[in-house]
Amino acid sequence: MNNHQVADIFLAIADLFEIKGETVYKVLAYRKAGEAIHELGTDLRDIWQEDELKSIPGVGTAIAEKIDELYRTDKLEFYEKLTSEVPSGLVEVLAVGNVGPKKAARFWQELGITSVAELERAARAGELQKLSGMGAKSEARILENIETMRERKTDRMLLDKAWAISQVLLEMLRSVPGVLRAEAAGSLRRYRETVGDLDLVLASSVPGEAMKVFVNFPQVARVLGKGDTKTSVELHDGTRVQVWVHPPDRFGSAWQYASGAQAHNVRLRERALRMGLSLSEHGFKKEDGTELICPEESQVYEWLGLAWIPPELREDRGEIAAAEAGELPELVELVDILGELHAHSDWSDGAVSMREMLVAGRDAGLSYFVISDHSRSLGIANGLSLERLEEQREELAGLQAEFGKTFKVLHGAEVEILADGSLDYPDEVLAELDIVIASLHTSLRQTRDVVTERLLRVISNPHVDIIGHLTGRLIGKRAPADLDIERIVNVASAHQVALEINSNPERLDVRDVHARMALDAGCLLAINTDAHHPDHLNFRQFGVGTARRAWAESESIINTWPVDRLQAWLSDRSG
DNA sequence: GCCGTTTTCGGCCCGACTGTTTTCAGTCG
Repeated sequence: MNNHQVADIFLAIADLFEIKGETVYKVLAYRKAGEAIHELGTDLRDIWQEDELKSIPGVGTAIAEKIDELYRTDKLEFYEKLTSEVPSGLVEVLAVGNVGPKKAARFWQELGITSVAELERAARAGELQKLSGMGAKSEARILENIETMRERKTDRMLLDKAWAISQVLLEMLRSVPGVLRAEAAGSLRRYRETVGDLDLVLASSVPGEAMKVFVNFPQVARVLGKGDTKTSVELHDGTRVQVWVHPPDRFGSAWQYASGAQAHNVRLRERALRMGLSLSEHGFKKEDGTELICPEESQVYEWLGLAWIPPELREDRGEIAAAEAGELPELVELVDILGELHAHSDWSDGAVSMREMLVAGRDAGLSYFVISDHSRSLGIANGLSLERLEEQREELAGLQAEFGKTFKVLHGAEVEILADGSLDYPDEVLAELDIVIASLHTSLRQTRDVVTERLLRVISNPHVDIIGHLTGRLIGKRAPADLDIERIVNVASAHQVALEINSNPERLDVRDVHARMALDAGCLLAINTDAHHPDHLNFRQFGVGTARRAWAESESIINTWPVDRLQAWLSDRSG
């Protein structure tokens, strides 16, 4: 049983409790514990074995005992008893939009509905609107929501898609009369690896006007809700967008609110209450009713006695305590990245020549660039034989002469980690390369012990400088390899091998919580794009966002170092 | 059920929007 399976049980308990009418705080407690377990970077089973379950925020005595029972017996009596009282199919019913615990309970008790299929049948038969407090509109809306739930393939989109759509919408919104500012908020602004709805915040002197224009954008397929300050719509591609509009002098608190995460905001509001203030998107209210309004976001934090917290940290992972103590990290920024350490050319599976990649890198403002094509065994990617690798080195030397001293060209390779943990080029060939990235592409489904040992063996090879996209996951497509991350980061730290944050939005590997574990263990990181096309160099912002979510400072990121320092580090470690 | 620079008991964020209501409950973020 993995983290997510355990987490889902607690989330289901929360839902069923809510339908049953349990105290809301109990419901919240189970939900919070479930979410915390979902977000965990370490294997819950390891934490259980070390008897540290209660160190997880939101897990106390009662829930720790339940986790213990799950691992010992593979079942949970409490949960089985609960599902005998409240049908577990109602969890799915609760996932239908506009159906909450109260309605789900009534549908079940008054109409015997225990699944979405039954709900749909009842709605089509017009049975829902017969219930008191329900009408034809509510019934139609529920039916509509069941259909969209079915059509939506995945509920969350990748960061690059979210980014692209929001940039277009923001640009359009900024040209609406009266709109002074338009910014992205929500999980996109926090650079979460996937985004559900897009959240946009506007400052406007004439809010109603902005909303009217927005709902008539050609991208908008239907309006889900429309009010004075908040409008939500669905675009033709199914993307949901929420827009908030506030007057300019309240923009700061509105942007802060819409940026989340919810848990972060709840913490801030609790803190405000302790200071005799009530915080909402409109600003602060004192006990006597007078207001403190915040045109700038930093003022929200200022009134709370905190340094401004960068959005990527706002996950309730200790950032408020750090802000209070003045110990927030100096997060790495996009402009700190001086070089690209992982990029492909048409020598293997890249789209363009080495020269074109180098030109793109130079034009992107980088001062050094590694061409790292695939090694020989990855036939599907046209991996380089030893002979071709040698030819490539010669051509690259010529290119270096062309680009001159201000742009350093380095010869690397993305070397396959073979199924037995050996590498795809012999040590003497690795020694000739400027930089070696070792990556897994095959045999990802080996058992945890096998694949972990395989990586540990590679990490202890002195020629290996970077481990590329550690887990091999493809978000929404391919599960990560089952690895003992804690062991790997400790060994990588001991050998001073850097872990890559692969910036490709489909990978973002290592992910934020693992990158943070690595930094805590003293590991170095590299933020690479793994570009197969010049356009992919723009992925860097997503890698930087991920690093920031891991609380990374530039000192720990080897490609923020000037090339001399990087080369000194490379020769030190292989010498 | 969890948690603690007000507390080991008594709290637990705040507001917008909708539909069905005659003043509000339910849902959502």
